[in-house]
This record gives sequence, structure tokens and C-alpha cells, in this order.
Amino acid sequence: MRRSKEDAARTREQIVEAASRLFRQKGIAGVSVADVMGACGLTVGGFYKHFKSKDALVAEAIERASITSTAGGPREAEDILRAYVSFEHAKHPEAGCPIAALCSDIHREHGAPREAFDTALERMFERIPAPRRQQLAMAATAVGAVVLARASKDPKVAEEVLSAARQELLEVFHSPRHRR
Amino acid sequence: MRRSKEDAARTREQIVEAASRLFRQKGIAGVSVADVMGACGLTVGGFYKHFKSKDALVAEAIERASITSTAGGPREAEDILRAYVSFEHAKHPEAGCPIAALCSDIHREHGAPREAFDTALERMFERIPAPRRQQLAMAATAVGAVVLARASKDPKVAEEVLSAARQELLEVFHSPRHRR
DNA sequence: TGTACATCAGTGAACGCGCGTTCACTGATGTAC
DNA sequence: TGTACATCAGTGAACGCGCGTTCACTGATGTAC
Repeated sequence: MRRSKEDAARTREQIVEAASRLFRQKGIAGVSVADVMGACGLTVGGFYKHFKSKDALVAEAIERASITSTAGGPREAEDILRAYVSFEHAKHPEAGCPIAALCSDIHREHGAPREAFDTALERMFERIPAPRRQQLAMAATAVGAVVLARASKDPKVAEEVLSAARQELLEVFHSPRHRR
Repeated sequence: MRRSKEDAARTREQIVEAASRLFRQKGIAGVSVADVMGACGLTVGGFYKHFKSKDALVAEAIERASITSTAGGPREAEDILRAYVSFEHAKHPEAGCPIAALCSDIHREHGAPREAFDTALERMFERIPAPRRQQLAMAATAVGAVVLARASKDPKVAEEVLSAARQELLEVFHSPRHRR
């Protein structure tokens, strides 16, 4: 039956929120529209009252994740870096960076999800207080470390990779080569 | 109808080869058993005369890619690095590093594919002539750069990321911090 | 070396299943009078 | 303010489709005599 405008808006928010967590956790192809709706206590059919297609939701979920995953975290560049390249982050993709979580899913996508990802990528670069060249190199190291840590079965190797990348990044930050 | 032992062995090789290229290009979930067999000019049914399951093929395909993707390339560490963190590599996942191609697919897999990937990962680390800590950090940067280059829609950004990572890696290689 | 038979690589249709999307329906909400 | 009606959020079944896997079948290959 029909719901009030406020209820409907709240439902829509819930769907984006759930999708944003589920996609990061299980990948885009690994989560069905029914999974997302189920996580909100709803049934599949209602989905299309809120979104044109699964792709439209994917795009919104990426954008949402790209904004909220950095909110409430540390403010200082070094602390952000330490939090990003951490075991905690590697262990919890559903609450973490959508770029690290979806980077190899995304290059098979087209249209809106692709563009949302590109925007998220630029947003990430901008958050690193360094000249462009180092923004890019540091982003590569940070994302690579998290992705490899997640990929390796052995948590000891995961921690090793993260710690190595963390050290490397902090050295770059402190080296005379690094100019703000 | 039945084929000679030699023909059958050749077919098996063909399947692994085709799978190894297709999985790297389109992801594990993006390639069906029928796709692989079709690429070899065969029909689906015959697949199970050669492999227990799709997963068994995935594991073999990863192992194969991990060995062949480095064969025939440059021998010198710096040249290997330059070839790895290149636009050419980013543009051709099907012939490149299976780790960069499948890193975010893999952490949803279990069993044999997972183990094959772990082995490939260790193989990659070992190929970098540096102390363990730097092997890991450099691998993270290299993989991260290729993955981000592939993820970004704009080829200019892709080239920027690769070039930044390449420079960073070469500096680490040449810095006094780097000890063989 | 020749013959009879078992083996098995490859075919093509079928299986159950889960997917994204559509649809007729329900009934509370919102609106026009 | 009260009433009649249109709207539309959410339901649950159905759609066509592609998937991994199974299966009865075919006929050349390999083997036992």
C-alpha cells in the first residue's frame, strides 16, 4: 500500500545505504536487487518505484560510499593514511573505500556506475595533501596495499603488505621530495 | 567422437590458455564455461571430460597466467618494472598479470582458485630483487597503479597514475634505502 | 597382423537455479471539490 | 472540515535469460586376443 512521502524517502535512503555496504562487501555482481531489498526488509518489486535500474542504484551507492566512507574519520593527513592502509580497513570493505572495494569490478561497467567511480577517484586524489604526481603515486600504493591485503588468504601476509606500504608512504610524506 | 590422446591433451591446453586470457579480460564471473569452450571451437558438454568444475579451471588458469605472463618479457628488474607499470600492460589485461586483473574478484572465491592466487602472489613478491619489506610495498604500488589506470575512464588520468607510480618506484630502487 | 570390443573426447539438449525486470494488484496517502 | 477519487509505495508472482552441470548418445581410438 502507499506510504507517506517521508516514509518513501526514508526507504530510498535505506536502499542506497544497504546497497553501498553490500556492493563493497560482495561486489556488484555478487549482490542482487533482491538481496538489497531483503536487507531493508522489503520485497523485490518495489525497487523500481525508487530506481530506474540496478545500474542506477550502483552509481548512487558508489557516490554515497565515496562521501560517507571518509566522514567521521581522522582529519590529519597522516592519520587518514594510517587508517586507510590498516588491517581494520582491509577487514571491513563494507564500511571502507569504494575504490579499493570495487576497482576491478568497475572496469567491466559502463555508463553511470563508471562515471560515479571516476568522480570518486578524483575525490580521493584531492584528499591527499601533496602535489598531483605524489597524490597519484600514493593513492596507487594505498589502494594496492588494501587490495593485496584483502586478496591474500594469510592474515600475516596481509598485515605485512599493509605495514610495508604504510612505512613507505610515511617516508615519502616526510622526505624532502615531498612538497606541499 | 573419441580423439587421440595427443589431440585431447592439446584441447586441454587450449582450454586453459583461452580461460586464462578470458578471465583476465572479463573477470571470473564475466566468463562462462560455454564462452571458454566456444573460444576453442568446442561445445559446453565436453568441458567436464577435462575439468571437475569451473573452479578447477579457474585455479589452473590463474596458475598458468602467473607463469606465462612473465615469460618472454624483460630480464632486468628495472625493465620488468617499467613494463609492468605501463599503459601497454594496463590496456591488455588478457596478456598481463593475473594479480592485477583478478585481485578484487579473488577475495570472493574459495578453495583452489584462492590458493592458486596466493601462490601467484608469492611468486610476484619473489621476482622483485629487494628486501621483503620493499618487495611488498613495491608490489602494492605497481598493482595499485595498474588497477587504478584500468579503473579510470580517462586514458590521460591512467597514464598520469602509471607515470607517477613508475617514477616513485624507480626512485625507491635508486635510493640509498634500497639494499639488495 | 587382423578382428572384436571397451573406452572416452566431444555433441547438443536438458536440468534446476538465480538473475534483472515487469506486472496486476492492494490500500493508505494526498488532493480536488 | 468532509468526502470522493487519483496516486503510488510496496507485494508477490511471473517473464525471459544465461548460468554451471548432467546426460544419453556418437564414433574414432586404443587394447586384448
